[in-house]
Amino acid sequence: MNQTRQPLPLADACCAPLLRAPLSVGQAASLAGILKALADPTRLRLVSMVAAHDGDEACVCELTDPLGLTQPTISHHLKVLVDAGILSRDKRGKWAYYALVPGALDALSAVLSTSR
Amino acid sequence: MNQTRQPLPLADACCAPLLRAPLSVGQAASLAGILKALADPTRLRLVSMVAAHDGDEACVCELTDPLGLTQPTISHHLKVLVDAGILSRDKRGKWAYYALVPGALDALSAVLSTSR
DNA sequence: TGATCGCATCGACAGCCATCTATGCATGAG
DNA sequence: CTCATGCATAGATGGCTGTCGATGCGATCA
Repeated sequence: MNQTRQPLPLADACCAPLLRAPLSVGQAASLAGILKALADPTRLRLVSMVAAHDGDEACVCELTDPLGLTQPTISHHLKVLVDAGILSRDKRGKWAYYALVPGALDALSAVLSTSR
Repeated sequence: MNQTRQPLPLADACCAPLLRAPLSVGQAASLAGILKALADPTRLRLVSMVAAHDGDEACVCELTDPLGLTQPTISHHLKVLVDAGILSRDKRGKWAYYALVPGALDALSAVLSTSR
């Protein structure tokens, strides 16, 4: 739905002094974009299922049944997570394998932490 | 708009093994609720402005002008953040002072971290 | 080549949400 | 008591979003 999204929204929001000084408009928008991608129960479960899966990756067919949603809906959520830079997509043969982008969640965690 | 919200949504989602095992439906819903409260540029800026303010608290009148939104809109966003357990409200005289709930963002940060 | 499978995209629709104006409700000043 | 101030709430509205069924498209298999 939003095709003109920046490839790595976290790049602008990363290391923002969330609790030191007021966020700029751009920083707030970037950070909100990533948080919005995660702020959905289905997408959170998708992330945790991918992360906990053997080999740290999973194809769509393995994610559809446990969530009780249709395949197009799962594909939609996965696309949102990929666009936000949280998951990566690797198509091999007929299957599309999704995996966590290393460091993506850690960067988000660091931004929200008050102790550093 | 949602009056029947749990007082501390993070209590259920906290310490959830986001990256170890698939999230339960309840854990995902709780965590998504907190993330949804933060996943808005205006609310992110509000949080950072409150945290960076002298005394770590601020009243509504000090937050309205810099954001360029009307006072009812700011009050609405602040209510969302209070309901999510991120900010606290303390009414003293005619003014309502908002402050960060200690540890709220740190708990969220810990859930998202992959290193522990 | 034709059939099947895995997945993405499209179009539609209902529900949610951010924002506004208008209004109510305390509190403090005079 | 009366009025002004600071804030919350109510109601309305336009836009966004999660979900679906239908369909398209490449890869594999017979």
